[in-house]
Amino acid sequence: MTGQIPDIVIGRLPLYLRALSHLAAEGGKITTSSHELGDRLGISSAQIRKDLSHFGEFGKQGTGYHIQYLIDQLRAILNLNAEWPVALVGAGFLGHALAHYGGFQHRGFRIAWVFDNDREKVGQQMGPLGVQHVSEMQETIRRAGARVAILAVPATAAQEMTDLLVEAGITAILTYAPINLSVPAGVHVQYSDPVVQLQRMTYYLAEQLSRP
Amino acid sequence: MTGQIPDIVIGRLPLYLRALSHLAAEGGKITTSSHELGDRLGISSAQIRKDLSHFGEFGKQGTGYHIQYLIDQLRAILNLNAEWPVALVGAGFLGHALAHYGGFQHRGFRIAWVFDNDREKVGQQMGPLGVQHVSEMQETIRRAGARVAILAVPATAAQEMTDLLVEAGITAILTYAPINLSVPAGVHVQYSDPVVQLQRMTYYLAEQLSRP
DNA sequence: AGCAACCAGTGAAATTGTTCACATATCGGC
DNA sequence: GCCGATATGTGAACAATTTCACTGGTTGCT
Repeated sequence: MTGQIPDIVIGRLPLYLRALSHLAAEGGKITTSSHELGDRLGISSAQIRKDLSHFGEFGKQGTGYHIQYLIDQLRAILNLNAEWPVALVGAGFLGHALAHYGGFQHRGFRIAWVFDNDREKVGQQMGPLGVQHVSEMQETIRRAGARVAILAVPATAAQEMTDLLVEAGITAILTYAPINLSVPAGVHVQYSDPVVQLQRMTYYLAEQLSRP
Repeated sequence: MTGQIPDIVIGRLPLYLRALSHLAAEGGKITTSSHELGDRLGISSAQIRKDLSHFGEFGKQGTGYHIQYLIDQLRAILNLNAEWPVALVGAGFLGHALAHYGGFQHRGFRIAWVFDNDREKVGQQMGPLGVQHVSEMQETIRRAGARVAILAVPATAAQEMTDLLVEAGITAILTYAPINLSVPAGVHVQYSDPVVQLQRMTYYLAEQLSRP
């Protein structure tokens, strides 16, 4: 049951959680099944059952899964019961988009600080937050004991900012910079490069290309 | 050599391409090795060699890979020699960030149109582009024969926009909406939900949570 | 020319991940 | 209370992916 759980399984749990939250929001139903969930996600029901079985027995034969109960369990597994304060690095267009994004709330995160190295931007208001200078970043992170950061800076600054973040105690980084970060063991990185994602699809778009 | 190439292999090619481009930009070297590439990417050298072997023999024993040649080959494999015009749907903060992002150039894409359903935003200038109303979207896409789109709209509008895009001929969608899209077979979707990505890391952040 | 250091490509082996299919439990209707 | 429909959890079978380890070609040095 427990043991060493594969990363790939962990990676699917947030998708299950998201689908369950939608089900809950739709109302109407109290329970769901691995089948229904699988249909929504394009994943086999067997896989969902097997994934969940790594963590315990959450369902009931004949009935399925109690939606709210499973949500609570997944949130506990993923350590989402408290709200993680997130340090956002970079106050450009992308930083703005992230700072104004309402989707963090109720899903375990809150942008707590925004840093930028441009003194022009310091003090600027971004949603509810004021932009701070990166020189204050490490001290702020250390004081708060923050663990999670989002990198929204140009590729040229990404590794340097990463080093500062890690040094200050950050152990989970979501980066939008189109570059591979080098981090010590124990620090987790998730990459989001829109171009890489687009390029993953063009292979399959063999036929006609385009007209200008 | 050829045959049916696994998606997971295709998914890594853009990473190889990106790393090679960085190597090329750094100058200094004409060739590289599977080992060097692997070190940079945190991937084993054997995997890189095996992945590339699906498409041909691009290296030379004792020497490694000619950087520019391999870049050219990968760009050809991924159909990146022409520039794909991309339809951006959603002119909010995220739409702005994408429209102003310089990273598409030289990597195979160009934001060619921006659509929004808010008449207030129509005509607004976003970088080099004017925002068009979604009512013009299908016609514009059809006329241009566009295949690629980026969805930067709220979750509530995502499925509806997807249906319009697919109907108009789009077959590759990168979406930032925190929702699973349902699309017909043959249409490719890449998902980017920052919250899901953060949640994939918090599992490993067991210890202390945070201070407000 | 000979040798040592490199390094790609690749079957085979090992590992990891997914699906199958079944035993077993629950529920609603009658 | 019984039956059929529904649905979980899970070993076992299967499939996919990664790594190993080796062959043989290349380079640069002496």
